[in-house]
Amino acid sequence: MQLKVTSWNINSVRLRIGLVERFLIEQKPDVLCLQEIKCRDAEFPLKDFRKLGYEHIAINGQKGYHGVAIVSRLPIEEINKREFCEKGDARHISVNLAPIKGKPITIHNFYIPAGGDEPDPAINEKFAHKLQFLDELQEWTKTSKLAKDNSILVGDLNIAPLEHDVWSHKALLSVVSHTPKETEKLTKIYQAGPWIDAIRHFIPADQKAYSWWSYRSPNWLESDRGRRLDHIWLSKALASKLTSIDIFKEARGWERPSDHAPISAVLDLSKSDKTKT
DNA sequence: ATGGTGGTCCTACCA
Repeated sequence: MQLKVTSWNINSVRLRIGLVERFLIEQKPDVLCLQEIKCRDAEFPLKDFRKLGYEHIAINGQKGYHGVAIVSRLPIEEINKREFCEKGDARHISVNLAPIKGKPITIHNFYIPAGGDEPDPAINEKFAHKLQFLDELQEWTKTSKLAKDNSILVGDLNIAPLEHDVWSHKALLSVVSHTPKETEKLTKIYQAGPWIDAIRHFIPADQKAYSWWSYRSPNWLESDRGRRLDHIWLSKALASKLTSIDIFKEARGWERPSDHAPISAVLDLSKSDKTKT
């Protein structure tokens, strides 16, 4: 029994529903976690997903900005949404899948604040918000089962934590998304889980890996100044089930693309729990 | 050092 989970910041699900359909048909994930759907719940294009067999859908929408959703071919038993920083932003949703091979799996989908341009919380309220969001996530990790049992955390975390998650470590140390203030907080959350970084499980830390390329570079492919802002983390119990990952860079080159590529992980849930990785 | 592009929804805000 294979489970393929994908995370994709779609930057308007209504505008790019054609690209989403193409991805679902060609890449066949079982569960697709979307960020920046940029619509209210009632405006989400349910029918387009249902006709492709994705009948189980959880939405935390918002007018114009942000918004996250999870669409699934597999039954969803429970949906939860958590608010952070008391701002009313739609930046989290989680689902409990019906047990697969006896395993109940929880998937958390996050859209962490981008944080604006100036990496100083004293003068940039957006960066202060990002840091506060990370502090609340750290607290939640401590007091909940977030990383326990069979859990998957995905999303646009808007942070590239490792040196080779950005095209130039040195140049980006002062650029929001790669500053020590953020990367240290994210690393603490990651270690506290503890989580397994699915992408880095297969791509060594000394090799470049990106999931996002700015719209502001017309030659994004040749210049390749990317960042790894999107992540798939697995709880320890699921780490031994991980069989492959993919950063589907091709979609960044499709017509009128999102600036993020979809990232996927495939788990083999029929594998023994005792398998070493 | 600067400006580069794109989405939402009407004017500026967010990324």
